[in-house]
Parts: sequence; structure tokens; C-alpha cells
Amino acid sequence: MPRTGFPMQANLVQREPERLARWESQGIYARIQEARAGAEPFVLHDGPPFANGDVHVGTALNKILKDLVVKSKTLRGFQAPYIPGWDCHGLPIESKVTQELRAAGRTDADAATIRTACEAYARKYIDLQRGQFKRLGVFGDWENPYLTLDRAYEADELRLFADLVERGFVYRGKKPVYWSIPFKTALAEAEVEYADHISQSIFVKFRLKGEPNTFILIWTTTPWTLPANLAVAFNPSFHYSLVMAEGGAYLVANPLLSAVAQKLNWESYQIVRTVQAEELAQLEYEHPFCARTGKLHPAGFVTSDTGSGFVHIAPGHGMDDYQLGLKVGLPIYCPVDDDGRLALTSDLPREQQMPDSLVGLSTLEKNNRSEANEAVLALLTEKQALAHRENYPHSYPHCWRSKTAIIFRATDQWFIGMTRPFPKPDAAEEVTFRQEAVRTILDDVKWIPDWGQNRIKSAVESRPDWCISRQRSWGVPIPAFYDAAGEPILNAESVRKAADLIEKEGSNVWFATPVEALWAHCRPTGWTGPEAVRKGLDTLDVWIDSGSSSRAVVQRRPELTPAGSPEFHPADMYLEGSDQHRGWFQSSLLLSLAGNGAAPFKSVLTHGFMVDEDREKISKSKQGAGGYQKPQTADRYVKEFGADVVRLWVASQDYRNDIVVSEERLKKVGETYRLLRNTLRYQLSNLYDFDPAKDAVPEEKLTPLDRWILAEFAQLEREVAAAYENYEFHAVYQKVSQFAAVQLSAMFHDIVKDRLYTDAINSPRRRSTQTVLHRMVVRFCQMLSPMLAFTAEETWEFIPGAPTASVHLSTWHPTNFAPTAAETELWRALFELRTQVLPELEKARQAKRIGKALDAVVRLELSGAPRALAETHRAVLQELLNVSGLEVSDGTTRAIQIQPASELGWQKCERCWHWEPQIGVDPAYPGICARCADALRSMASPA
RNA sequence: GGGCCUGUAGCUCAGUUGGUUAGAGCAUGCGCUUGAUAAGCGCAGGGUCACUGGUUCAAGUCCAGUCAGGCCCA
Repeated sequence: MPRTGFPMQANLVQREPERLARWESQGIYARIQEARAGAEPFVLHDGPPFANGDVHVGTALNKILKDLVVKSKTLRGFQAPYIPGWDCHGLPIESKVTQELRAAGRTDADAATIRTACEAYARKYIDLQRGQFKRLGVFGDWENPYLTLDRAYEADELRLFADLVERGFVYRGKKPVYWSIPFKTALAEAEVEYADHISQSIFVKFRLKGEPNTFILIWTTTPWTLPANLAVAFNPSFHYSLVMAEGGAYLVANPLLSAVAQKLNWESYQIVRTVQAEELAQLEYEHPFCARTGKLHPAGFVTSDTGSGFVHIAPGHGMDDYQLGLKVGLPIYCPVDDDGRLALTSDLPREQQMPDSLVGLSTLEKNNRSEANEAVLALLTEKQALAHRENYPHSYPHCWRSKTAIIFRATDQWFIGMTRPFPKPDAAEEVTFRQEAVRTILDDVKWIPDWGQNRIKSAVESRPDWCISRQRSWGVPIPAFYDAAGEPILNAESVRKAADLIEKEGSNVWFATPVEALWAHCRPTGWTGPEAVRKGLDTLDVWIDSGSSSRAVVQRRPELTPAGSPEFHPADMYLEGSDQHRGWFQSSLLLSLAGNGAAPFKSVLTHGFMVDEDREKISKSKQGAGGYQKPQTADRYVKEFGADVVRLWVASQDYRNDIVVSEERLKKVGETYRLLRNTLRYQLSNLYDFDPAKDAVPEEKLTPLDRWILAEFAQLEREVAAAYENYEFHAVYQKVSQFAAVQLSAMFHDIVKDRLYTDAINSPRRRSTQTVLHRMVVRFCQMLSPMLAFTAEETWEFIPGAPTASVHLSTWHPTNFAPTAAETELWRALFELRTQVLPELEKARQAKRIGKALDAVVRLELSGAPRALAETHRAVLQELLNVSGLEVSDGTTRAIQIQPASELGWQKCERCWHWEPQIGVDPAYPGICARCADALRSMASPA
């Protein structure tokens, strides 16, 4: 009878933490790395999650997918190190911390105070998340993760930045930011508060050049930006009309025509004709009060809910305007100074700029009025360009400290230029950085799934220059200086010297040290330029932080640098959600290409996003009323189902599509978990008396049935190995669970019970089956181990003569077992016969003539080959059918008769439950059939 | 609004270059077993392959459009 200490109930929630503690004390990760020393490496480089909040179930999915890759590669014999990381800088942390400081009354915190508090905040969440990631069963060097706030990391990031500076990718340019006039500073989104505000809504007539008395009507709520107007945008998907109305001819978008007519009090108007987008794009207009002209450009952001369908474009004063300006090559003209006053700039010739009467007027609003707005409105009226004016109440951004309305204003920023020449010594002709990036995407990286290539290619093709400076405190400082004339000094050597300093002292040193001392330290050897009088206080975009991880981690950590690697070696794989095509994949690629000349990864695997049971994105607003009962954190699911079920759920989903997370889905996966667990348990429970060293039967002496299942199993192994190699974990899940349900549970395990329970302990037939069960439980356990990290280990402990201390230390190669063609054909034919007989048995069962199959005797009337087959393999066929008797007779009717053995006067053996014509022939064993008597006798007197 | 992607039974997935009544496992229902028992076995029901139109002798499979959903832009 089967026996095992392997419990049927997993009790994962309680017992997984115990196993984690054991793994921890064993140092399982280190032992795995030792065991694979010198093996072929496979480096999956971790994309750092943000050190903020609990681990979301989507983040858990990402981590588990990575672990499935690492564990399956390890299983196949690779050395697959895993160094987890965290992204530590950035606005979400800084604004949280600033809010906390504010709540504590600290409104005057300086950069050093904020930075110290931010680091403490980040470290707190790193610890929290580390515990939650480990709980998932993810193996890695958790005690030595990489952190983007580490000094060494920051220093390497700056050294990479220095390379970019040296190669000419970095330049100073302009970009619009939120600007607080009283504080003369740029603001982050988090420092902006929206409040009700009354603006001046105006319609302005822009005269078409060369068309007297013909105008385009533009609409704006910020009159003071008109001196900065350089273009007009229209939506190419709208229809526009030329209409005759009071005072002239006007171009207006059709969907807005009636609204405009009403606003402008047109008593009547006539549509002259429709104007096509192609024609609009050819037009030129005259600025109402500056001596210059502008052009019309198509843009998707022009809407039809307000205005006229034409949007005034001031690239220095709006994000849409700025993007359009970059695209069509307009200067980022911002005629407003730090004090918020209209000012002349060097972007345009003096004669093309605003009249003297406007210069020096303030844009700062008091009681909804500003000098600049009033003067512009007066000027428009004077020029008869103001078609309509009204108060316009709406929500408008305000500075959180001064409560004043903010303005959008282009300021000087640092950029990485996408069209800079890319240094390529052997290239026939010069290529741009962008062109080289696209070539690398196409030629040098494998994208999984392959449409990822398309995705990142179009992202790189269409992205503007990369604005890399932030007016924030919590980040890596850009070690730039400024001379007395305000000109920037950014030099590769000085950046490297700053990096050395920061590696020693931490990046706070940049903020805490006076400019004289910093410049003394960073001043390039033999510097002949102007001396620095001011240091820059900008920090780097956090995407530069995480994007530098190839340099700061993959090229640095010895365990990620296999022996004999060239100086620069890409990681084998990056694995993140599909949003990272515009995020980390891109920042990593661009930085590595610019700094190292090559892509940082050989392959990139992307997964879809988590959606709920309605296949809609998980949103906090859906939580509670009618939505999910609990927050969608990893812990919430681990605490209910256990990590192995969560891991199996991850494996079960085709991650290339959206991934459904729901109570129902996890419950279903829980059912599969139990199926797999019971399969393992059945095998273990029949190996309690099996010692592979002593009892194993050689392959060629296995019974035909055992050879059959071995062949089936070897086929499964090949398919599973291929699925792992293609990272198709859902295929592994399907194949493994279906094999467990069909070939094992419904067939082999069911058929073989008779042998295991009733043959003599040591009989060759029983040992043969145990040999196969043993081989299968070992290998089944291995195949499951990447998914069921905990349960596979638990199983491993119960396997007699397990080859290694931990399943995670073991290596697995698919069984090379091929039955002969004759064997394969024989078993195909036997199962075909079985398939014909089973329905007849079912009919007898439905008719209540028999209960289980063993109650029946089967008569087959066959002819020709089938008859020969059935007669030759009568015993095997009887075993496959699990019936007490099988008679084969010659005939052409192909009749299948089922008869209850009791009707034949047969008797049931107490031991094996087979019915036999005669029972108890051996007087020593009454009530027992001859076969069982033999078995008992042999066991009573061991040979 | 644009780019990329997805839509096959209640659930998760297969469906090779278009070719017989669209498959599997799980779940459900009914029955059996009670020596894998908070298990196991069998049988059955369940799909106008998101929708519409087209190409073709033939379409889940090719093309166009619509709808729904996701990611990224705007």
C-alpha cells in the first residue's frame, strides 16, 4: 500500500516562510552560484523598480517572470546570477518627503535636508520591498542589491555622462517649465496646485499675408504670450471654411463655426468655400503687432471643443507649442525674463520683436490682471485685431508657496541631441545618433515578442532631443559650472573629477561645497577658459540613473562579468513591461550606445500589463465600490494563496498579452496546483520502499507498459525544454498539467496501481514500474521547480536517493529515450482497442451491471490483425482495461461484450479485488487468488 | 486623434503554408469508486472562432472596416 509523509494539503501560506528561512540559512543563492562556477553564463539584468510603496501585483509578475527565466536557465546548467536593483531618486519620493516636511512645518528645508530625508525614505521602502520580493521565492543576491543612490553607482553614472559630453552628445538648450515669478524658480508638477482662476479669453485676427482683409481667427486665454507667437496650428482631420462676415473674410473650423459666430456677434455670415489641410499648410500670416510673419502647421492636439480650430503657437510658453516648434524648426523663443517681465531676446532680430511699449511689463497677475495682459489687449484693440474678449473662469496652475498663477516659460536645460553625429571610425558616411540607434535596434538586439522591435524603433525615430536636466534636489547633480558671463562650463574631465569626488564623499558634497572649492577640485588640467563663478544645481533625469545600470552594474560586478569577457559586454536579457520601450529599454540603449558604442542587451523580453477580470486596467478608483475588495498588492495574493500558486499563475498566462488577475483566476490555478501536487504525491507514496541504487531496473528490462510511459514522458520533456528555451512558460504550464491529468492520472497511475499494490514487493514487474515512477518524479520535480519553487523543493526531500541537496542545485536534460518504431505502433494499436472497449464498459456501468471495471469480463470478437494483436498481448490489454477477464475470439462482427464476473460464478479475491473463476486454491491463503498467494508466499520467505 | 498590440467554449491555452462535423486541460452536471479519499476514474453538456463586408471552389486562418480592451504618445 502507498505511504508517504508528503502531505496532501500544501498549507503554503504557513509553510513557505519556514522554507524561506531554511534557504536563507543554507545560503541557497550562493550555493547555486558556486555549483555553476565556470558554467556557460546567462545574465538577466534587473530593471530597478521604484523604491516607493508596497510591491504591486504587477511588479510581482515582473519579478516572478525574471525568476522563471533565471531558475529555468540554472536548471539547464547555465550560471545565471541575479542582482536585484532599486531606482531611488526622483520626484515621487521627493514630493512625498517635501509634503512630510511641510506637514511638520519645515517649509524652508534646503537641498541637503531634503536629500537626507529622501535617502531614508528610499531605504525604508527598499527593505519593505525586499522582504516582499523574497517572499515570492525569487532567488538573488538580496543582501547586495544595486541602488541608484549608492556613491559608486552615482560616480559611474557621471563617468558615463562624461563620455557623452566628450563625444559631443550633450548641449544646452531651452524647454518650457512651470515658473514661479515670486520665487524665480522652476516648479515640479508636484509643487503646482490647481485653483479656480479667471483668465482673459480672446479671439484674435491674424491677417493672411498677401490677402487683404482675410484673417485666421485664433483663440487664447493667455494674451501675454502673443508677443512670443511664432506660428499657428490647425488640425488636419477637421474641415475648415472660409466665411464672409462682418469686417472681412475669416478661416474657421467647421465644427466651431456656429460657436464662433455667436461669440463674435456676427449677425450673418456666408461660407465661401471649404479649405483643405494642404492649402492651410501653405498659408502665411502677419503677426498683429510684431513685424514678422508665421506659418500654419498641422497638429493633433488642436481640439474642437473650444476656440476656433486654430491655436496660437508660442514654443517658449507651452509644451504642445514647444514640441511643435522643435518638430518644424522654430526657435524656442521666450521673451519673458526670470522676473516674469516681457523682455527682448537674442533669438530674433530686434525689429521683429515686440514694440518698446511692452518691454519690461510684468506678467505676474494681481486680482486676475497683469500689466502685460492689459497692454497686449490695448495694443490689439488699437490694431483692430481683437475680435472678441470675455472673462474665462477655469482651473489654472498656481505656485503652492506663493499662491500666484504660474507661467509656462522656456528655460535653459541640458539635452542629449538625437541628431548629433555618431562617431564611427569605419563608417563610410557620417550617421546621426538617431540613425545608429535605429540600426542597432534592427541589427543587434533580439526582441521578444518580435513586434517590440517595431515599437521601440518608432519611439526612437519620433522622439525629440532628450531633456536630461531637472530643477530638483533628489537626484544626481549635473556637475556643470558657469562663468561670470553666465556661460556654462561642462567638460568631460571636470565631470570625471566630480565623479571621483562623489564616489568618495557622496553626491551631497556637490550641494554642500562652495563653488570655489568644487571648481578647484574639478578644474581641468591646463584650463584656459573663463573661470567658474557659479555651480549648476540641476540634477539628472532619473532615466539617466536607471539607464546607466549597464555601466554601473553589468560592467562592474564581477559575477556579471564572465571570465574572458571583453571590456564591454552586454547582458543576455532585459525583461520588463511593454511601457519600457519608451522608458528603460530606450534610456539604456541610448546611453550605452552613446557611452559604449553598443547596445547594453542581446535580447529584450517584454510582457503585457495587468488587467482585472473585466480585462480593464487596474485602477485605484475601482477598488471598493463594486470593484476589488482589497488593494492589488503582491502580499494580498501571497497571503491568500501562497507564493507557489501566485508563481504558477504567472507561468500560466501568456504574458505577451494582457495578464488577467482575479480571485477566480487564482482559484483555478490553485486547482491545477493541487492536481500537480497530488501527482507528485502519488509517485512519492509508491516509492517508500524503493532504493534506486539497489532496485532500479535497466531500461531494456522495463515492462512494455513502463517503456510506453517512459517514451511519453521523454516526449513531454523535449516539449517542455523547448518551451522553456522560448520563454513560453504558459506552454510549460499547459503541457505539464495536461500530462499529469491525462497520461499519468487517468492512464498510467490508474493502470499501474494493481502492480504496485498487489505484486510481491520485490517482483521485477513492480520494481520496473517503480523505476519509471522514480525517474519521472525526479524529472517532473525538476521541470516544475522554476514555477513551483517551494513545492518542488518539498517534493525533492521525499525522493529516495535525490541526486542533489536541493532541486534548485540540480541540472536537467531531457531524457534521451526512443522506443522502436514497432513498439510505438504496437502501443498505438493497443490504445486504439482500449478506446473502443471503454465506451462499452461505460454502458455497463450506466446500466448498473457493473461498478468498477474490475467487476467485468470482456469478450472481443475480432479478426485479422486486430485479433492477432489482442491475442498476443491479451495480458497487457487486460491490464490497460483494468478488467478481471479478457477473452478474444475469432469472428467478423467486431462485437464487444461486457459481462459481470459475478454472473459467471467467479469470485472476488480479497487482496487484489480481481474476480477469478477460482479463489482460495492454496489452502494456506483462503479467499485469495493464486497470483496473490504466490506474492504472499514469496514475501513470507524472502529469496 | 496617432503608433504598436490583443479579442477561439465559464477559465487558461492549441489550432502548422487557408482544406473534412474547431481541439485540450480545468471548471460545471450526471454516474462510478472508496486501497492517491478535503483524493481517484468515466460520461455528458457547452463555441454563428468580437462584429460587418470582401477575396476564394473553400476563411478561426488572407484583406478592409467597425466595436471592445491594453501600452505608449499627443
